[in-house]
Amino acid sequence: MATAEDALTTGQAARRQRVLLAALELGAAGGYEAVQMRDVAARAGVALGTIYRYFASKDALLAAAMVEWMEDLERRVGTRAPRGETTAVRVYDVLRRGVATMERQPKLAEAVITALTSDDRQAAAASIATTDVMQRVMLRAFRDDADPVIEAAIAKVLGHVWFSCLVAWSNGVGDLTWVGEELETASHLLCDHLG
Amino acid sequence: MATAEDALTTGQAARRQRVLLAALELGAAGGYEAVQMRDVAARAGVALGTIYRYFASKDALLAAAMVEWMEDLERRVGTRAPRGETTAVRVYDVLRRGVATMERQPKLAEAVITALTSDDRQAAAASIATTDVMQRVMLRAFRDDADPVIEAAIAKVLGHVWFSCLVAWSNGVGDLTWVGEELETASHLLCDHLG
DNA sequence: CTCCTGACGAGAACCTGTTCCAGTAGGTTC
DNA sequence: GAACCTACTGGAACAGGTTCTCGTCAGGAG
Repeated sequence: MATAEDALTTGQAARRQRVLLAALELGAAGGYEAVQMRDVAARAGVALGTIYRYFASKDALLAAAMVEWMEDLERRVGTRAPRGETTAVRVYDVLRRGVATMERQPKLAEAVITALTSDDRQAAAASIATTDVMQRVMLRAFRDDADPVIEAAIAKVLGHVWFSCLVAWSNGVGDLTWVGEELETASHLLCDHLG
Repeated sequence: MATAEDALTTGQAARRQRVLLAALELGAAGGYEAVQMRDVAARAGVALGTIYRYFASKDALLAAAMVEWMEDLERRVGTRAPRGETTAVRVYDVLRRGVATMERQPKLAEAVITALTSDDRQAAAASIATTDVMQRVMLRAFRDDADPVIEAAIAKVLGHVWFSCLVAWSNGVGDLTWVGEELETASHLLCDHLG
């Protein structure tokens, strides 16, 4: 990935970025189905076929957008330490911030989450990347003296709950408040005994 | 749903069942992409348009198949009580049996799980139905004297892990052994303190 | 028996993601 | 400057899910 990106000329990098931006704008405005490849091409000012030179599919395109978004989140969380007395509360604080990010752009969230659940290879890689980001972010909420193996396991389980809830929500099951409640319950179940 | 089903004539019920069976056969043979609506129609001996009289979409059709499958699983688990000394082991025993069901028909599993993650309304309902089944099945593995509120919360969290892992697997992340390991870790994290 | 209604069969048509092709522009090599 | 390579454009073509049209037939109402 990095080597391929290095090989892009300035013009190519700009073109790729325009495509990504166009997809984000259309997704933010109308969700997954509003991101139509012909529209993306027109808005980015490139030919339809050119998109497929940079992204293997519509899902890969949106998944790439998701990864950028998650990395933004990680940077923002990095600037403000998780708050709370107990580990459970701090972990939940981090997760809630993730949900709040989605809440600000619900249509876009629906679009990228839909893309993540496609069986595209690039999308699967993006799915792993987003999970990794969430786990790294969560680890910042644990106490320093806890067992790192247990911590990692808990973070993994919470990552599953996070993913499952968002997929359910993006498919019309429950709302973001429900997602928050599920995450809060799970945080307490898994972290309360850590103190 | 029930009232609509009651109104079906004998011939209609048979026609609906033939469609469902055709979808299951094609899915078992070649997975999601092999379930093509024109082929389903031909194999079921009905017109293409007729399928859409019974199912709102391809995803709704496969999701309906998933629900039938899960109910089968529930019946089978009902005939053999979960085994194991501790709650964690018994819960994991139940989950492993669910994974084993998928393992026997991996292509079909991939097909129905893909359908569950679509944003179709009927598919969302089916997604809730399958989650409900898993939770009912898991509750049989708990001790009678535990707090039912805690039990339900644990079952809900494990349901999320179950769903998240299967979606990841059907999209090419990890294999079913990995799914089993994730579920085992989660079972212990959540149930060990129950004894 | 005749008429009517509603479901079905057959197939065309439509939509959107994806692929393919011919032509072109911009940089590279000789 | 001429040949050449590569990426890009514009647009046609293809694939599969979904919708639509129309003719037909079965079963109930009068």
